[in-house]
Amino acid sequence: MKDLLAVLKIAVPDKIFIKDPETSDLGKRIIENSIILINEIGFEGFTFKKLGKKIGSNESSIYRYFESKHKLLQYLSSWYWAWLEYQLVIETFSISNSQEKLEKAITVVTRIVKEDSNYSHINETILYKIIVNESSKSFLTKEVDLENKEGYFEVYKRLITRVSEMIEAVNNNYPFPLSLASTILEGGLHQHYLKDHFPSITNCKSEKTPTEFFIQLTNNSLK
Amino acid sequence: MKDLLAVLKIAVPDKIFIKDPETSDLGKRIIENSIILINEIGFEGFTFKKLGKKIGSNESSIYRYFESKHKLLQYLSSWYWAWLEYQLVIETFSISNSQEKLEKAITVVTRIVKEDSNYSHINETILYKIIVNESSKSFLTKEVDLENKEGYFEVYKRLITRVSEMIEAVNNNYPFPLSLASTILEGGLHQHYLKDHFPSITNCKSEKTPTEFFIQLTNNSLK
DNA sequence: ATTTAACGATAGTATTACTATTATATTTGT
DNA sequence: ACAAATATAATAGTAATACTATCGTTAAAT
Repeated sequence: MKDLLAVLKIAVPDKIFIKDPETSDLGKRIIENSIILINEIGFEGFTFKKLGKKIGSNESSIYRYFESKHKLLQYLSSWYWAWLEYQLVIETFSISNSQEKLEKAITVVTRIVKEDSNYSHINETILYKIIVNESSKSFLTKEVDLENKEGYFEVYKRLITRVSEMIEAVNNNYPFPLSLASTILEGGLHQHYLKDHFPSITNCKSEKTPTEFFIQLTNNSLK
Repeated sequence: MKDLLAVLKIAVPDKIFIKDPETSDLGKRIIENSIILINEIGFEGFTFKKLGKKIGSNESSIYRYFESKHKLLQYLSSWYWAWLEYQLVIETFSISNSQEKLEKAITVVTRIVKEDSNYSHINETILYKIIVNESSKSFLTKEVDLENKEGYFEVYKRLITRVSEMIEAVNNNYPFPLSLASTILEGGLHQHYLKDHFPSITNCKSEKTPTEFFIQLTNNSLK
């Protein structure tokens, strides 16, 4: 089932980039290595100049693909959410029991990504770390509303809508399916962040996962 | 009861600043106007040069108070959390019923700040907006662990611990009091952000508040 | 009256976040 | 096979950012 990705392409809204990085070797190297570099030095420290040096290419060449490093982060985020949506769909597809289906969905969106699927130049395990640490910055800007209108966040919104629909399938009288879905998604990332950096304000650790926490929270709210 | 703040001072960890802005007129103008300016142009667009111009002072003078704009944001965040902790304490102090107390606590930490208490140069209503839009950036950096060791986030952690204790008072068998408390706090901010910028992925609007959502979520989880 | 602290003004630096131009290499269409 | 189009590299340049350092003036404290 996973091999579907050999035939499908993760679709990122095309207004995010100037030139589709999937269409050239340089483009792929930009994506592959930006993930590695952002993870190493953080988004604030990351520059196109440093990336150029890392991939033995020129700063100006990277600008042909992305207008700014902010757009590149949005590309990476969208790519990740699309990839996660794909995981969500294939892993829940065959489950007919709606309760079970929802639990699987929560598992998929709140778990750690620890294995790289190896189907492309993108290392999902490292990308996942970037999502935990940096993805909020892709929408917490003065340009959100404009960028939202341009469709930059479509993938993210569709993913949340999907989870929300699974919540409704379990209990269609529940008044906050969208809020619960968005809380599970962002909250999942946040709990993982706390586990790594602020262990004194979370109960999550390696054995007691955010997944457990959010499944319990959801089940109690829907019954 | 609110007048306590005339006598008490909001305490921000002193490693965050070089010189305490509360100790001078210039310092107070820095704080007062940085809040206004960050709200206007966003944290990314904000610079000490622009702030200097706004307050009719010199860039280099601002550097005598804060090492960087990042530290200034951490100061504002800590100040806000301390102020919120104060609100939390006074508004829940006299409630003896633990269930009722917790609901009040959730109300305090997830509601909009729409009135400025006017006791100081700090406009809490505008500061609250900055917290919604920018506060995540104060800890989502490569320096978190170092800064955490230095005590920069003590106020934030104490606030969450307090809410967590109120959760435990209602049900001390609940396995995730800290995670629930941190989810309520960050989730509250996030739902307000969604309401303003991504209404299609939240059920919250002006009449149907994040407070309602989180109270329901909590009650269902603890019973 | 003198030391000390605070502030403003000016200057300077390395880096960032780009844009523009040109030359060269590679791919593609005919 | 050749011309045309496209992609990339190299270089240069710019305005702004994020600071640091120095110095003179003013105001406050001893």
